[in-house]
This record gives sequence, structure tokens and C-alpha cells, in this order.
Amino acid sequence: MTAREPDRADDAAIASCAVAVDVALMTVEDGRLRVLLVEPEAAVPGARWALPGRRVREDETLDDTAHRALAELAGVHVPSAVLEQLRTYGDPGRDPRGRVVSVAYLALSATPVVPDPTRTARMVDVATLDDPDAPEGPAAEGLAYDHGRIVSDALERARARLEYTALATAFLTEPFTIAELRAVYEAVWGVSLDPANFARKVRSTPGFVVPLEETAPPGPSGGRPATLNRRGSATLLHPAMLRERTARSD
Amino acid sequence: MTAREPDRADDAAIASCAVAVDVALMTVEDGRLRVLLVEPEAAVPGARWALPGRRVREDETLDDTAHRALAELAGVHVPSAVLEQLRTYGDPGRDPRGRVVSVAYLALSATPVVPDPTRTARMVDVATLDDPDAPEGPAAEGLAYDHGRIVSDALERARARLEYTALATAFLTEPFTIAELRAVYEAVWGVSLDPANFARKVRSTPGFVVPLEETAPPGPSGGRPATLNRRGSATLLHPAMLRERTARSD
DNA sequence: TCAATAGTGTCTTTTAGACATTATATG
DNA sequence: CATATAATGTCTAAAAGACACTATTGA
Repeated sequence: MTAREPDRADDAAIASCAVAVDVALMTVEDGRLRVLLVEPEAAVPGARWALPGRRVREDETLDDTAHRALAELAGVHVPSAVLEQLRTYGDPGRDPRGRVVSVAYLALSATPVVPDPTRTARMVDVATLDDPDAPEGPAAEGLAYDHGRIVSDALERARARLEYTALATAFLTEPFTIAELRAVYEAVWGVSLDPANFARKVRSTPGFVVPLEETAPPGPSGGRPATLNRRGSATLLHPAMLRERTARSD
Repeated sequence: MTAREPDRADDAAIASCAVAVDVALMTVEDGRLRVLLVEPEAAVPGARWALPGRRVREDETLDDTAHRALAELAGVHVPSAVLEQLRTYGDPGRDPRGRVVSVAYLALSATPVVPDPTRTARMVDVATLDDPDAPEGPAAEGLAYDHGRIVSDALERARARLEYTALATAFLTEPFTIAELRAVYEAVWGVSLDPANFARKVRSTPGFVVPLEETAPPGPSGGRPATLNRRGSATLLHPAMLRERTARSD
């Protein structure tokens, strides 16, 4: 199977590009969606916050590069994180230092993700990234390269994935309650959902969650103990957990 | 904004990769889904059929490379084709001649796509690619590189896109009938749909299609003339055109 | 006339969402 | 006891799907 194939005979005209992987690692903590960002180096004037990214090594898969970027730049090791390729950004000029084609990943991890304190990385509230009144930090300065666009695309991808897949459980550690799962949906979608209808829908979707015998103790303000659950075997949800969408006319 | 940024300081360890774009151009003709494939060169022993692909040039966007691959390898010019990035394939060893990171595109074009007869490209029935009894051609030999996987992914993406977006109309030239639109869904999904319910659903989805005053003459076997339509302004469909899915238990 | 295709009407089932009710905890 | 949260029940509206029926053509 070392056959040579057609359609690759145009090598001479083209220089190789640098290939990088950038990762948007997201978590839900305290009901807020957060993304991992790397602080700019103080020694570099004009540098801005960026997603952790690394160039691809010779004998490394793209997934491996994503994990290495998280480990080397943030000290974060999330082998269990759900990695999903987002898309590839390759416009000439997106990196001022030359042509860099970047494969962006969306990574979802169960809370909490604690960046290595010796590294200059932080989990940043996604909602505040669009805050025009931010006094300082990534929201005020904007993100490096086209990483603002990548974060937007990652957010939209995550929102869509919650509808049709069981990906929301990737934000949670087992066991979890239905209320915790609902908090994930509310944080990612930025809406509030009816607890009763949400719970019924989750439980009526085959393979989404599996109820356990145990219950979780109620919070300090009381309330009935909640049934604990683990992830079900389903990857795709049927029926889907659809967001409200405003219909449009023509 | 020519600021230098953090997290790109690991250049020394990494060789640049070759970056290519491969395109899965799909059409629906005669009720069958087809994909554009390039014939192997007879002079190269063991070469197999492949998707049209080109390496990315220095000052070219990835989308431009996709269009160039179609033009140079198949003589196909489809500026109106809907181009959508599929995903990026970058495993070491996917190309026997060295590390090539390939950005795959899904392209949908209105029928018919006629490859330049001086080029060795053909529209191949996607369904027959999995036929184990094929005497010769791409189905018998398999596709080059990981292009079989790319075609599978492209097919699944197209199927999913028909549910939630108005992409099906990209397979049709305006004006078109509801029956022609239904034929697209049936070809891509590989199912048969109830004409009455399908038509009602399409017309009740705001912005999907816009009915015209004109009608199309019936076929040779007669029948009531069908109302002609053009594409509506909607990109996302609400409600969606959901496929039947077999529920799964846990 | 019949056959074929387009389009409408009707009925049933399923699902979503609003919201009341019951269950079980804390203070 | 009141209050908070979990879980269930009930009602309505929307949508999907099965399928009968009408409309308009060709043969």
C-alpha cells in the first residue's frame, strides 16, 4: 500500500505552511461558561491573551498536539476531556509573522480545571469577553490573532452540540443531579429553563442519563434530595433538546 | 496590530507540514448522490481514485485552494457551489510520501457538473462506492489515502445539514419544484418520503422556499403542473426537517 | 375515460411548554 | 410551622405522520 497516487504533482510551486493546533478548553463553574486563555508575555510589547496553541510535531497526531498545548502552556492535563475538532483557520495574514494554518479544537472538561500556578493561564468567563467596558484583561484588549473568532465559533459549536448530543454530561463529574445538568444547559445557552420540563425531557431521552439509587443531600436552604445519575450510553439524543428559536418570515 | 504574541515560541522542534485541500464535490443527478473523483494516472502503478486535492499556495485562502483543485484537476468551475469546511485530517502516515495535513471540504453543486473531458475526472455514484462486488473502478479498488473516510464524513455531514439548514436547495438550479427538492432529500438520506407531508412541511418552514407564479409542465406520464419555487432567505430551518431515527435504550 | 402527479384536509400520536400538585429536605 | 428544591401530573398547542380527497395534466 505504498502506492503513489495522482493529484499531488504540484509541490514545486508551494512552500510548506506552519501547522498549529489551538484549543478552546471550556468548563462550567458556578453556572458560568469559562474558556482557558494564556496570558501575554510581559516581555513582548503589544502581546494579547490567546488560546493555548502549539505547532504540530513531525510524528504527532493533531489530537496529541492539542493535549500537548494544554499541558505545556497551562499545565492542564485532561486526558478525559472531550476533544472535538472545530475547524481550520488558514487565511494568509491571520498571523503577522507568516503563514500559519491553525487547526482549532473544542475541548470540554468537567469542573474544575485548575491551571498550573507556575503557568500564566486562567479560566476566563466567556460572557465577559464581549464586555466593552472591561477595564483590563482579555476582554479589554481583545484576543490575539483570530482567536476571538475561534472562541465565538467554539461557543456556537458547543451550543449546537448540547441540542443533538449528550455532550453536556462532559461538563460534569459523575455522579450528577438533573439540576446540575440543567445548570450546564443554562450556562452554555444563556437562558433559564423550566426545571420540571427539563427533567422530564432528560429522563425520557433514552440513554442520556442513568438514574442511580443514591441521592444527593440538599443544599443549605433545604429541599428534597435529588436523584444522582451517571452518563448513559447515548451519543446522539433522540428526541433532541431543542433550543427556542425565533422563527423568521421571508 | 503587528504585535507579537505568546505561545508560538516552540518553532525549533518542528518541521513545517505540507498543507493540502481535498474537496468532496457532491451533486444529485437522476435521483442519485454523486461525488467527483479523479482517475488514477495509468503511469503510476497501484494508484487509486482520489478526491481532487491541491497543496495550499503561499497567498491563497483555503477556500481558494478548494476552487483551484476543482478547476485544475477536473476542469470544474463552480463559483456558485456551496463550500463548507468538513474537517482536517492530519494523522502521520495518512500519506505514504510524508506528512501532509489535509483540510477537507464539502462542496455542493446544482446538477449537472460536467468534468472537462480532457481531464480524467468523473462523477461517481456514492452508493456504489461501498459495493463489494464492483468489478473495477473506485468501488473495487478503494480510494487513495484516507479519502474513503473523507467521503463517508462528507456524506454524513451532508445528511445532517439537510435536517437543520436549507442546504438542500444548493443541489438545485432555480426555479425548482417541491418534488425536485424531495428527490434531493431522498437521494441524500436514502429513504422515501411522503410527498404530501413533505410539501406541507417545506412550505410551512419560513424562508425555505419562495413559491413563484409559474408552474412546471408535468412529465410524460401526466399529472398536475407543479408550482415552481426559488430559494428563500433562511439558512437555518425552523422547524427542522428531521430524519426518522431509531430510538435506542440504555 | 384512466393513470399520474400536485396539492389540501383530517385524524392520531408525539412532543414542548405552562403551571399546579405532591414529596422531602432545612431552619 | 414556612420555605426551598425535586419530582410528578395535567392541560394546551404545535408538529409529525398516515392517509383520504381534490385538482390538473397526458394518453
